[in-house]
Amino acid sequence: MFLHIDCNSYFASCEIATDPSLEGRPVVVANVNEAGGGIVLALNKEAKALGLKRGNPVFQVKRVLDENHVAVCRADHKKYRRISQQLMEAVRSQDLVLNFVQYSVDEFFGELPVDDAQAARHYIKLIKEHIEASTHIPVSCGYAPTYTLAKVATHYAKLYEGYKGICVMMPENREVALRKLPVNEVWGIGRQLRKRMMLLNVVTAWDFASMDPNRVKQEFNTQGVNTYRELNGQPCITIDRGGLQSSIMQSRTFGFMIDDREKLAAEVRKFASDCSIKLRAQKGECGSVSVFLATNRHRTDLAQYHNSASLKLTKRTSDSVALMKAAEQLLGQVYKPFFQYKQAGVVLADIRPEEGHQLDLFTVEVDEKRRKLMEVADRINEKFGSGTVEFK
DNA sequence: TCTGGGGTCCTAGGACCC
DNA sequence: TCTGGGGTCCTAGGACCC
Repeated sequence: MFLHIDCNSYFASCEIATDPSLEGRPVVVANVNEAGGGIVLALNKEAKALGLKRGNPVFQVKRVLDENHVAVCRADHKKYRRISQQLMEAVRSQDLVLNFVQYSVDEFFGELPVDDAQAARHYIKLIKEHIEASTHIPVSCGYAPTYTLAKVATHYAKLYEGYKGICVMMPENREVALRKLPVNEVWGIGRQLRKRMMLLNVVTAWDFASMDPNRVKQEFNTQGVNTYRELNGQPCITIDRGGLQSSIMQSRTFGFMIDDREKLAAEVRKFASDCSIKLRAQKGECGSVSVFLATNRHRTDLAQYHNSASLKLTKRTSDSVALMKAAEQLLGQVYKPFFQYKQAGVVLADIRPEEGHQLDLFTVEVDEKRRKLMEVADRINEKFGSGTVEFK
């Protein structure tokens, strides 16, 4: 049996946890850029009650926000990562959950050493209370025979007030739970699969779970088949968060439009620099760099263009300056004058753990000096705030 | 005026090899 | 006219997630 822990309205809960004066008020969290644009990323239940939705562009709902004195918080992703770290530690310190892993900034999976519902409910209640006492973040918990079913259970934990945030789904409750669940609410079934399901007359999660297995293999790919098996109580999804990330990205939608190559180059260099800081923080080196550019797709009156280019490095690195140079060179490949650019980004990929290079003496010495330089810069930025030392 | 920013995994198809 | 049969590796792009 697997435990799933999901934080409620996570970003909004983090803002309330760090500023108690927000308690009881409608709160939304939005990514706001310098032009005041942005979209709603998270809302507490008071904000949801006003009809606001995740994904609403802020400018479109400005009136509702103003008239109801909604607190609009600017997203602070560093804070959210820090709090999720605290939550992890809180759970680990309690020593009740086995194989505890983080799935996303606000979701976790684990196992409990019990198989009867009563005991499970008891332990989960302890865990939930401990999390809420130590982080002030409310959570919902699901317990079921697979990860996918545990997420279904969490869905019901949130749906029914009476469950008080905890839903234990034993194998005998599975059918009832899946019969009431629209198939597109299942983890792994998105818009495209939903369309396919409709053609097959599959409406509920139970319709899917009770399909003929051979038919499922014909109709769906590996991931679809895995979801089908998980819904039938056969665990086959693993969450491998042991190693390094396989890619690191930094991108931005500008509040304005840029057509000037030099301004874009400055942005792209900054992205590359920020990516390399993240890369060194996880003691990795990357083997490829990509840069992408796009115009504003919402402006149908303007000429559209988007493109990307990537470069395979001859030697893996995490050196800010080398990666900034590579990114700038790639920008030269994708940049076309006269377009109004709205978005740009840098992706580092092919990431491996850093290791000593077996090269000639001279190169080793230069590498070592560079490595120390990066290390010092990272330490200074950690101590005095990011951006204290920058590479240009 | 203003429309996010990250990630993962899988597949199809091309290049290349024998 | 007709034009092997396998492999492997790589990459771009799709689909999905939060």
